[in-house]
Order: sequence, then C-alpha cells, then structure tokens
Amino acid sequence: MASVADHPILKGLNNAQRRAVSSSSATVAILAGPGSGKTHTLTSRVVWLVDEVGYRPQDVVVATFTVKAAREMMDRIGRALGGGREKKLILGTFHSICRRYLSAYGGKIGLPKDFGIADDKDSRGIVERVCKRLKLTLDPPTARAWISKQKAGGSEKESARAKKPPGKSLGLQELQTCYDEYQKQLERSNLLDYDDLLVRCVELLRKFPSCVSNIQSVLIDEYQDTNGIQYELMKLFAQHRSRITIVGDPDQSIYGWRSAEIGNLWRLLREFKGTEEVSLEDNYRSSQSILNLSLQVIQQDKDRYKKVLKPVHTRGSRPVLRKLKNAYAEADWIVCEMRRVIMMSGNMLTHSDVAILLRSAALSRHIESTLGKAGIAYKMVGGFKFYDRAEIKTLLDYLRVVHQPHNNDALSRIMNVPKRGIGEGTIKNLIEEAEQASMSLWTLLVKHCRGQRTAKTKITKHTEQRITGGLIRVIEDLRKISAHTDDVSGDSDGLVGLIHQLIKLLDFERFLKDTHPDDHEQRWANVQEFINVAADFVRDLEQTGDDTLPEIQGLQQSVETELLPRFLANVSLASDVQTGEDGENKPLVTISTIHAAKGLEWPVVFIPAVYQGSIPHARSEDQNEERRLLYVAMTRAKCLLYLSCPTYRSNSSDEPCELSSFVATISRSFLEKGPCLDRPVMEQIAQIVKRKLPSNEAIYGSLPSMYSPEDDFGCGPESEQDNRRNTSRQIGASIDAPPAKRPRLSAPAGGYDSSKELDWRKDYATTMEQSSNFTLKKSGTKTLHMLLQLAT
DNA sequence: TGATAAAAAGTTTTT
DNA sequence: CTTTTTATCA
Repeated sequence: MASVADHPILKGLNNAQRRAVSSSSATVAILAGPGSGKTHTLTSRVVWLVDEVGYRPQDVVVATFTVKAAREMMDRIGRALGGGREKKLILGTFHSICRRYLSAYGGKIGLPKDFGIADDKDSRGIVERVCKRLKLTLDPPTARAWISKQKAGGSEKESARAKKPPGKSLGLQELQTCYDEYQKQLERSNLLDYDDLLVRCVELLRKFPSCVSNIQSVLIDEYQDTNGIQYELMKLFAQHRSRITIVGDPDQSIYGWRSAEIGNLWRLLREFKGTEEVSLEDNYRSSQSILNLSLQVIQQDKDRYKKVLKPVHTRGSRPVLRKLKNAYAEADWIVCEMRRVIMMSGNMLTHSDVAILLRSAALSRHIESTLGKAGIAYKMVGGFKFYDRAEIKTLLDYLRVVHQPHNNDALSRIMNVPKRGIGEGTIKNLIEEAEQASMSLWTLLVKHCRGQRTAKTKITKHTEQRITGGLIRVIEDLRKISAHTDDVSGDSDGLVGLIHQLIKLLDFERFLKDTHPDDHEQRWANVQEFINVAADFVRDLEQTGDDTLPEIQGLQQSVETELLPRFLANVSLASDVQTGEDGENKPLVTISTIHAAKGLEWPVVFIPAVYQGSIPHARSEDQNEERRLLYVAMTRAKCLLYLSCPTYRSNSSDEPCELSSFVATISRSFLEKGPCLDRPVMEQIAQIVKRKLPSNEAIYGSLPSMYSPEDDFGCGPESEQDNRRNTSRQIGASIDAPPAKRPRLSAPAGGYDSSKELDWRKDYATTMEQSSNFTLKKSGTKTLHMLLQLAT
C-alpha cells in the first residue's frame, strides 16, 4: 500500500484526487465543480492505469468533446507518461475515434471503404435540396435539427423523449420523409454526417464486439455533455470489462442543444452499481469573491445538483458589473481597463493573461476592431474557421471530388468555380436529371461529354468544352497523381504535390486576382497557409503514426493507406487549424466564445454584452442552460472578473438594452467600476497567479504621470463627447487623429499628460504598426495569416 | 441562359 | 456589415 501511495503521479494531488486516480473500482464517477482539477485528475488516472495497473496504452480509450481538449490531454499525458507511449492511446473526440473504427472495420457493416464526411454545409445543402424537391413545407434548418436529434438520441428507449413532434402528425410525417430521403442522398454520395459517425459506430460495435475486445478501460472527459448515442458508445467500448471513468460537472452542461443529456449521469450510477463516486471540492482556480458570485448565479437554478466548492485562494477583489453607453463604449472601456490592470501590475500580468468571452462569435466585431485600433494583438478562438474561407473551401471541394467524384454537392459547388459559364439553374437541372437517372452528377457529366448520352439540360458547345477541358480533365489528372500518393512512406509530399498541382491547373492565383481584386493577396496567403497545414499534417502523421488502431488477433482491419481521405477527414473533424507553435512569442489577448472557453482559465476575464437577448440568447430554448453558460464564463476567471452591459443597442435603432436577468437581481453584489488596484489588491492577485509582484517603484515609476489609477472611464472631461457614437471610440489610444494610413500614436483621451506617454507606449508600437493592415481592412476578413504576421 | 448590379434580409453555441 | 435574393441587360 505504501508503495502505491508513493507513485510520482500522485504527488501534488489532494486526497480526493488521489482516491479518484488510484481507485480500483471498475467504474469511477468524478463529479466536481470548475477549477477543481478534473482534467488533471483524469489524465493522472490514465497514467496510473498504464503505469501502475499495467494496461497497454492501446487498450485504453479516452474520449473528449472538442479537438482542443483532445490535444491538450494528449500533451499532458505525454508529459507524464513519457516515451511517446501516449500516442498509442485511443484518444480523441468521440467523432474522431468513431471514424477510426469505421475506417478500420466499417466493411463489416457494409460501409464503403472510402466514405467521406459531410460537414455542416453539405448536410444543410442536402436537406435544403430534399425539402425543395419533395416540396415539403418544412423549414430546412428545423428539419435538420430534428434529424440530428433523432440520431443523437440513441436507440435505447431510456430517454422517453417522444415529447416534441413539432406541430402536427403531418409535420412528423414530412420530417420522416425528409429524414429518409436525406439518408438516401448521403448514402448515394458515400458520405456520413457527424451524427452518422456515432450511429454507425454503435452499429458496428454492437454487431461485432470483437473490435473492442482489447479495451481494458474507457475514460470520458466532460461527461455532462454526452448525449444518448455517446452514452451507448461508451458502454459499447467498455463492453468487455465494464471499466469506466468519467469526470463531469452538471453545472457546466452547455451542450443541451446538441442533445446532451445531463440525465446520463444518473443513468450511469443506476446501471453501474458500485460506481465509486468522488467529488473534488477544492477550487484551485478562482478567488473567493469570484466563486461566491458565480455560485449566486448558478444557484438561481433550483433543481440543480448541489455541490460544495471550497476556495483555496484569498478573497480577492469583487467582480465588476459595468454599464456602458453602447457596444463601442464597452469595447473602449475593456481596452482601457485591460491596460490599467497590466500597468498597475507592473507587467506582472500581460495581454496573454486576459480573455474576452462572448456568448456568440458575432459579438466579436466591435471588440476586434477596437483592439486592433489600440494596437493590441489578439487571437480569436471559435467563431471563424480557417477551412470555411471561400478560397480554401473551393480547394477542399476539388480535393473531395478527386477523392469521391460522386459527391454531388462538392462537385456542384466547384462546377462553375472558376467561371465556366454554367449557371445555378443549369446545375440544379443537371442534378435533378442525374437524380432521375439514378446516377451521380459526375457520371452524367462524363457520359455527356463523351457523347455517350446527351443531357436533356441544354449545354452549349462552348461550355461543354470548358467542362471537359477545365473540370473533368483536371479532376482526372489529379486522380492519377493521387493514386501515386498511396503509401505514406513513399513520396512524402504527395499530398502537398497534389495541392500544388491543383492550384497550378486551376491557375488559382490568377483566379483570385480576377475575382477578388481588392484582397487577393490575403486570399493567396491563405492558400499558402493551407499548403503549410497540409504539409504539417503529412509530417505529423509520419512522425506519430497516429490514427491507427491496435491489431486484434483474428480480426482483419482494412488499413488506411491513402493520405487524401485522411486529410479530408481531419479537416472535417477539426474545428480550427493548429496555430499553437507560432503564436506563443507575443502575448496575445484571447477572444473566445464561451463554449470554446470551457476548461480553460485566465487571470483576467471580461464578459461583455451581458444583456437580455445575448445571455440568455434570444433564440435559446433553455434558460437554465444559458445560465450555466454564464456560470462557465464567470468561473474561467482566476483573479479579476468583469461583466459589462451596454445601455443602448448599437445597431441603427438605439433601442434600450436590458441587463441580463441572471445578474439583475444580484447586481448589488458587483462593483460598479473596476476595483482599486493598489498594492494589497495586486499582492493578492500575485499570490493567486503565483508570480512575483514588482516593487512599487517599478510599477509607479513607469506609469505615465498624472495617470489616474482608477477606472474612471467615461467620467473624465471627455465624457460629454461620448454621447455621440463616433467620438466615443477615441479612448482607445490612437483614434483622435484624422484617419491616417497607419494608426498614429497619440495620447489617449482623458486628460493625461501626453508628453510622458512615449515610455509606456513604446511596447505597443511594434504591434500597432504591424497590425495596421488588420485594422484598416474590413474586419470580417481577418485571417490566420494576419495573426501570424502579428505573431512574428 | 448567365453575369452584373442593386436591393433586401439576416446573425447561437460544435463535431 | 455582410450574405442572399431579385431585376435587368447581354
């Protein structure tokens, strides 16, 4: 026993955590609030199971919900385990694990070998088409949501959720027809949508349990987010030994809209008697006052499962609820306050210690442009996706057609890109015609152009030539190249070569210049970046050999040889592109959606737009979930937490804006303005972040003279002007100059002595200059490339 | 029939 | 502020 307690992995864990990590129970449920070290505990248990219990890494399944969480976990386990053994773990998001199993064993359940993955856009397009063709009176998005719900619910009737057939039985009938037709379409294009990955994997593991006969233990992170089908998957993965470890927090369940069922927790405890429950009660993250206030928010939910949260840190300063005139003032204030905090900490805190968390990605616009103008570098997490940029999407669609010519949707999207004189109507007709003849669009086109069959849709000679020469030819040439990339070990830049060739054949740079004269450089840079991403992918795959499943005796698995399908799958399943290694040099402020911020923490957190309609969102169905969302956001903060709310909406009509009901009743518990940041306060912060606070001399010496160390935004002599919207933006450091080519350095408003400004502004100058391109461009077009520019 | 210009409408969260 | 629909012209 004593030797067990001595294992290095248990060092630095508290008693409850140790109990969870080293538990010999078959099933372990770790329930704990934010900041209690849940993920750390889970990773430690993985290490424990491998190192101490002796399971082979390839016999352990670890499932997460986001790609980011999976990467993070892989990193952490790797560090603790060493020897690169973590790479053998079956670790990833549910979706990526399922994809792996399906490509290895999908043949057993009649799945074609080279199935593709239908992303959001594909599936939306298909549903729309189906609705139109069958003349259904359905709202396509609603239908799609319904279909997804059906799939995600799981097949076991545990969830007696026959609750809402939206509307009448007629509606239900239509939905069902739409569902069937949708599936038929997917099948025809050899595609699986996100939900299908899970559904089909359940089918596989149920019919062929031997695929997972090696699995010793299954671990699930963020368990409160599992939906019906994921619960089934979990059980199926664990079907041979029933060894399951889950960690979760019902208060942080924020994926109900994705059919997550909190009930899965009780279900687990019921179905697996003798589950050891461990609760982690110590909160290592936040100051007492942040924790108290977050608790006040979440406790408004009367039905919740109550948990203990014991702060280990000092009281800290009270969170702030700031009211501003409008969203512009709000953004300006954030910049101001952020600077104040950093200055008053004598740079103990930097930009990378600050996060701005948003209910929806669209809210980032004001903030991004204000940060840009203030010359503050930032990174945006969630929201925009690199792979969604038009030019990248086009290239990807070409690649998808190369891989799967029968993917009608991808083909129809690229048919007229670059322009080949085929209009929307023509494409629609052709698809329709192919549909009638039950062949794919590709087959129809090829047949037509070879003269084996004349399409009844009119195609002029000229366009026909362009299709033959420009499209069919390109695809077929590329397919030849692709065939040579077959073995991974051989030609290592096969994939990259393929992409290069594609770009060359399309004359893509010229195409971009022609179609986007204003910002073709941007877009071309994105294309270059895309090539880099592909190269990285190839390199990573060669290094890690990741993605493969352990061999099981007596079981034939088809080996994934081709690079292209793997790359495409990776793209569909990755929400963002890895920016990791590049961005770390410059401290960047993080802007993120709340959803994407789950599991992360920052010393300083801003939550703007805390108003009715944003949190809770106007379109949300579940108030409690919205409240939990706010709770998640608030509990990301370690030391300083700021909520803010504009009094007026800033879209054309200046309607008044109502404070979120979640904080309205407790608004008196907040400070109205940023706290005083004197020495004692800063020392508490230093203690929480475990850094050393610079001396008073160092802090105050570098302060601009006459600098007011208070949060007096909007109270100074300038405040009169703030009433006009356009001038209200000038607080952010650089904008009171007339519009210049490059943001000019000038004194912030508010009556400081501008002659002393130079010293402290020097730090910002470099980023400011580099960021000029990004502030002057339309703000929607920020790209990875720009971030890289900022970073280097 | 397709491309271009002008007008209109639309914005949650992720795999 | 942007994407999608509609009208007009070639």
